[in-house]
Amino acid sequence: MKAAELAYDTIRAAIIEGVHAPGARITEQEIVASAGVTRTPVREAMRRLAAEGLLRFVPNKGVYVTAWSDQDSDDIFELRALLEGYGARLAAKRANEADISKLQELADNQHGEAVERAPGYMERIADYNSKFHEKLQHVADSERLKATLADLRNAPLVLQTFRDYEIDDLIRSSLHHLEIVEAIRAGDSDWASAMMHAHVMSARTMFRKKHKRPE
Amino acid sequence: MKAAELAYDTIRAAIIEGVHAPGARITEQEIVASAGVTRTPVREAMRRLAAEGLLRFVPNKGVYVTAWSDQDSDDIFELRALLEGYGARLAAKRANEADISKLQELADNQHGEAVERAPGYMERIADYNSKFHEKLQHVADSERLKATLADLRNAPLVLQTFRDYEIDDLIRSSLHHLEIVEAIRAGDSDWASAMMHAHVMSARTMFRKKHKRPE
DNA sequence: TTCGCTACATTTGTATACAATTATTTAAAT
DNA sequence: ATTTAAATAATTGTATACAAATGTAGCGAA
Repeated sequence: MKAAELAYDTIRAAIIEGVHAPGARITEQEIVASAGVTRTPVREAMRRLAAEGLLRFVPNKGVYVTAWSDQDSDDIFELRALLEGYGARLAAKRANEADISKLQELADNQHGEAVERAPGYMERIADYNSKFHEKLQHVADSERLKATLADLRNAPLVLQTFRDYEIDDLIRSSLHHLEIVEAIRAGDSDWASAMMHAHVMSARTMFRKKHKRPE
Repeated sequence: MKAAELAYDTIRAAIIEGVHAPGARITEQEIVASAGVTRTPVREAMRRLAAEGLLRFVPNKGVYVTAWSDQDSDDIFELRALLEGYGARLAAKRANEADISKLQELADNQHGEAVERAPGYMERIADYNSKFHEKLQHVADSERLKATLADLRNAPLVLQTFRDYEIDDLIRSSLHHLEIVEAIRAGDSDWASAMMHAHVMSARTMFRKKHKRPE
């Protein structure tokens, strides 16, 4: 693998795992030591991560792990609701039979996992969930939308996890997916859009339950 | 100025001015020669520009100026309409008297310039226009929204110009701004949002008139 | 001619060395 | 003891040198 990619993965993983707390400074040397590459590729990786919003460059001082405020995470959910809703609208207009079958399959599987909860179900649910949203964006067929949403989902990656979801939340979430498929099958773009919007807003509340900072 | 910034400005300006055609390859050496810095800061600048979407890295091959398809630009306008509409909605909810006065002033000035067309009016209109949208985002008070919109406006910078607008379009555009201020003053967030949405969609059509590739 | 191969040149990717800036420590003076 | 200042260390920013990969030109064989 290229040294720059290795550095990128190393830093990213460290941030996600919480090795570097939000707001903390990361020196190039640390990464050089832990990734086993020199400073040049480390700096390139840091530039990329800064562009993605995970790091912040301060001239002549260093890079810091971005700290997210409650308002930031609220904003992100609002925007995702808006954009994913738009994506669902496009998908409802453009989906063909094969697309719908695939979405149905993903939603069915996710729902099944949420109900049965066989060992390791969390990972599988997270996987089905990602695939569902990705497939939807694929059907929506807007590269820009995909890129913009990627930025939004990428940003608070530290937090993006299903682990904290309650069982009821998981089931509800999978029911949303099933209903979105229904709306798309019906070709009802308003329904699809509204349902997706609600789906993301509901996720915001689940997120808040666990992550809100006490004041 | 820092060498990396100088390289950044140099490349960016060259792209905007059309020195490098979309899809064309840019070698690091060219920039080294034209900016008078070494390759290291040039590469950093290129990483930033790639993150902003103006350049594309191809491993072991080089960087290429991003080429925008018609669908890309359509998508960008759709997303901007959605997001700026949302921003206007927030602004209508959050604006205070001072905010409204400032917006009114900007819209008035822009309209005046569009009607009178004294020498150099194009630059001033472009300036008022930018300031209006920026102020609106400031009032909306969502950092994430601002950042996301910045990405979208930044992307097709090559094209972002008022030069090709017809006189009627310029006047209509300034009327939109005036109406948006009215909606905000009335505290009518639906009106503000819808008007802004229409404003951006109208801009899309003006853009199409000039930039659509013939098929 | 045309195809394919080798050798060379160009370019990207990485490492190291040096300069400039910022942080820290130490020591002296009040 | 506290504060200030100089010296020192650590870190970022830039330049240069080297390695790896890619593209190209030229040559020869079918």
